[in-house]
Order: sequence, then structure tokens, then C-alpha cells
Amino acid sequence: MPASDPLPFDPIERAAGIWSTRIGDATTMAATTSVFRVQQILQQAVDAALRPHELTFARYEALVLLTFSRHGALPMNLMGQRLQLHPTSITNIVDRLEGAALVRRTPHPHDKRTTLVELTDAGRLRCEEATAAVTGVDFGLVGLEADEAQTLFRLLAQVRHAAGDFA
Amino acid sequence: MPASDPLPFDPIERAAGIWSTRIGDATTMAATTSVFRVQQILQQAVDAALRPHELTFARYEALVLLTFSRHGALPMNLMGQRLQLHPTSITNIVDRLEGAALVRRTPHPHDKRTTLVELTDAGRLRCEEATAAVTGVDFGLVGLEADEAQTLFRLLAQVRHAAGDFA
DNA sequence: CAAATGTCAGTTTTACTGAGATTA
DNA sequence: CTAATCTCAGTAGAACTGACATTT
Repeated sequence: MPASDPLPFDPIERAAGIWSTRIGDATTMAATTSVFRVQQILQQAVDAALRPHELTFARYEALVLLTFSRHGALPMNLMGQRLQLHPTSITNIVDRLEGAALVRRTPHPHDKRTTLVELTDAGRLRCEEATAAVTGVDFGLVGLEADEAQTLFRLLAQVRHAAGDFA
Repeated sequence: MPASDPLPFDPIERAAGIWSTRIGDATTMAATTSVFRVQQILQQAVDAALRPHELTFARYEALVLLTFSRHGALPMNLMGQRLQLHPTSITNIVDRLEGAALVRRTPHPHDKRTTLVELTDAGRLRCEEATAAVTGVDFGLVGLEADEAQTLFRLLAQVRHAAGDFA
């Protein structure tokens, strides 16, 4: 039973109250802790939706990225940049996807250092099924109106920009 | 070099653009992906700030929870409820903290099933040092004004509440 | 007896570091 | 020669599952 009974109060809000009396302004601490907890909620919801399709969210993201590319194929290093992942993480993800026959590695025509990752027909189909699964549970993002989700995205984009994710 | 050069565009916004033309409304997908990415940014910032103090964020949170309790001691299962963690995760965290002599396990006076976790003097001191470290980097939460961080907290609290975290 | 509490052993996933082979 | 690309081996943390002993 990973989900126990809900607490009768907001544990983060309670911690923030004590923090503000003992340490100082608790806004940043409360926001950060909330990001951690919501990430955990979304991760569980999305992973549960993807499990029947034998995908993790990281592998699903890689599949989506490939379907969005012009020819359904991308160099591994470019995938790493877009997904903000370490080269060895990309190797691992592509290993798993290739093992499930959802992608295949092909040599780059001009640059023999780089290897292209190409969607298979099975990969394209699996991506569609998985997309139906995650959108069916709204990615676990419950309790927000459309404009609120939009505000959430905008605020988080400010953080990503300030952290140097993009120019 | 875990942090490569910033992309010249927002990769999530680009994905959202393609998603909306091919699949449908991309707001939820963009917000969810942003939560994942920002969690990663905050995790790296906080872990880097805590590494000199030989703490992870999970262990730091446990220390803070103990300093906030009335007598600097809490039952393990209560810690699990507040930190929303699996019993075995609590066992692991307390093992590490006890190994570093920051907490000690003591028997519960009335209920012999439960074990209390009690802060040591070293644990209280380490918690203060670590708090200075994480607040010094604003928990990695850059680019937001105070009212924006407050809005972020409020929106995320709506999600946590709708997901059943608290009543 | 059933339920609660904590621990142990083992698995999975992710992300890292350091090293190295190959190619531009 | 330097830099880029990818892979491999090993490490670490976090979170889980299933089983178990102990106590209520």
C-alpha cells in the first residue's frame, strides 16, 4: 500500500509555518518541497499508466521525441541535448528501446562517430498507445483548470530559463 | 560536464507546439514535463549544496522534521507519514543518519513495536549548517519573485490536495 | 486471531564518474 | 593533436516488493 491515508493537514504548509518562526521566510522552501512532492505524484501516475505498455516515462519521452522529428530518426547526442540527459543515460534508454524492437541504431551517413536512432513501426505504434494512456490520466496533473496549468508552466519556464536551460 | 550549453530555444515549448498540432491540447503535457525538469534542476542544486555536509536532500528533510518536533524525537512510522516515504525508505535514511551519528534509535516508552528516532547534538548542529547551505542557494529556485514562488506553491498544493495527499 | 511496526534481502530505475575506442 | 561521439564498467541513491519477527 504505497498510498496511505491522507493526512488531515498539509504537511508542507505545517513545516513552512514552523520554518518561518524559527529560520525565516519559508516561501522558497515550501515551493521547492512542493515541486519534489508533485514530481513524485506525477511520476507514479505516469509510470502506472505506462507499465502495461512496458515503458518508463524516460523511454516514452525518447519515443515522443523521435516521432516529432522529421524522419523519425535523430543522433543520440541530439536526443541527449533535448531530453537534458547524460550520454550514458541515452545509451541505456536506447539499449532498452532497441531490446524491445521499438527503435534501431543505424549509422550516420556522413559522420561515422555518431549513430542515429530510428523509430520502428512497432515503436511508432507503441508511442501512440502510450500517449493515449498518459493523456487518459492527464499525466496525473489533477486539480488544475487549464489556465492554472498554463500559469504553472509559465512559472516553471522562468525557473528553467534562469537556471540556464535555454537562452 | 553535466550542464552542457543552453539550447537556443525552450525544448518543452517546442515539443508542446508539435504536440498541439498532432495530438491535441499540450498544456498538461507541458506543465508535467516542466515539473520533471525543474525537480531535476532543484535536486542538483540542493544536492550540490548539501554534499560538503555529507547529506542528501532526503536525509536533510528527515533532520529538519526532527528539529521541528517538540522533543527532537519522532517514531519512524510518523516520519514516514510526514515525509510521504515507504517504511523501508525510512529505515534506510535512519540507518545512514545513525551511521553518521546525527540521530540515534531509542525504544518507545509505551509501545515496544515502535522505535523513536532522536536527534543528537551533532545532528542538530549539522542541520543548522545544512540549512545555511540550502538557503544560501535559494534551494536552486531561481528566477521567481516572492509572489511568484507563492503562486507556484499554491498551484502545487492544489495538485497535492486533488491527488489525496491531505484532506 | 488480525493489525501495526520495523527490518532484511533483493530488484529496478536513474544518473553519475572514469576510462577507453573510434572518428572528424 | 584536439575535440566530439558513443560505449562499458562500476558506483550510488531512491523506491519498490515480498517476507518476516515482534508486539498490540
